[in-house]
Amino acid sequence: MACSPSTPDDILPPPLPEPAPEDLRLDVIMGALADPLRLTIIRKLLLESEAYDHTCGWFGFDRPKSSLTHHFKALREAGLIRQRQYGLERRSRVRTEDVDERFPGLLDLVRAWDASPTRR
Amino acid sequence: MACSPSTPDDILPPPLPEPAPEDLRLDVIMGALADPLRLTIIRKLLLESEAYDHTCGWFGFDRPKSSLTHHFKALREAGLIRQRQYGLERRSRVRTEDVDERFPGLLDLVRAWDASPTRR
DNA sequence: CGGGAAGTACGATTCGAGTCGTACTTAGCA
DNA sequence: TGCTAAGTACGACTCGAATCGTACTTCCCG
Repeated sequence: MACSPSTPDDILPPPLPEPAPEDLRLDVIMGALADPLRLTIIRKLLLESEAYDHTCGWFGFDRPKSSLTHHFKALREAGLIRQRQYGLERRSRVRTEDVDERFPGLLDLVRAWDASPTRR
Repeated sequence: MACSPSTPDDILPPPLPEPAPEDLRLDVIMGALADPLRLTIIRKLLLESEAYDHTCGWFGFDRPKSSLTHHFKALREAGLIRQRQYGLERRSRVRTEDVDERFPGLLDLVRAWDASPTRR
C-alpha cells in the first residue's frame, strides 16, 4: 500500500481516476498489455523501480511526450498502474496488490517477458 | 501430445499453419485474448472439451460464420489454438503444452476468468 | 449424383487505437 | 517576473481490426 518506505499514504497526492479493484477486466488488461511499449513500461516498473514511483521521463523512451501520455493513460484506465501528481510530475507505480488479487500470476508473465526486440 | 486418447498423431490431418512454440509472442497472445469472444473460446475449450477437438459450431455462438472464421484465425495465428481439417470440419484445441511452456500460468488466468459480466 | 452443410475468401464498411504536432497549463526557480 | 521543464489537451491522420454479407469450395450422405 505504501508508496515509498518513508512516505505514508495520507500525505501523498491523491491518485488520478482509476478503476476500482473489483472493476478490473481481464480482457481490458490483456488489451493494455498487447503492446510492446506498454509491456516494457510495466516490466520496467516491476523489475527496476526501487520502492519509488517514476515519471515518464525515467523510462527514457524516445517518443513524443503526447504518445507517452496516451500509453500511460491506457495503462491507468485498464487498472494496471496508479498515477499521482507531484507538482509538475506525474509518477506511476504498478498496482501489484490489486492485480495480483484479481489475476494472480499475470504480473509474473510480464516479469518473465523476453523483451528482446527483433527476436523472430 | 495426443489429440484424443485413441487417435495417434500420425493419422491425424496435419495442423493448419501455426507459429512454432519458440515464436510465440506475449504481446501477440495478449492481443488475441483482449476480446471477450476469443477469451470465451479459449476458456470453453479449456474447461468443457473432453479430450476432443471441437468445431466452430460446437461453441454455439450466434455470430455469422465469417466472423467466427476471423476470430479462430486470430487465435491460431497467435499460437493459442491448433486447428485440423477433418473433411469439411475444422476442429480446434488449445495448444496447452506450448503455451504453458512459454507462458506458465497464462491459461490459468483464462480458466479463472469470470465470463459473466456485461454481455458485449 | 445432387443437395445441404461447414467453413473460407473476398470485399465493403465502420470504428477505434496508435502516432504525433502544436498549443497550453503549471510548478519551480533564478 | 519571467523562463524552463513536465506533462496534458486537442485534433488530424493513418492503419488495422472487427463486423458481416455474399459468393464460393468442398465434402458427406441420402
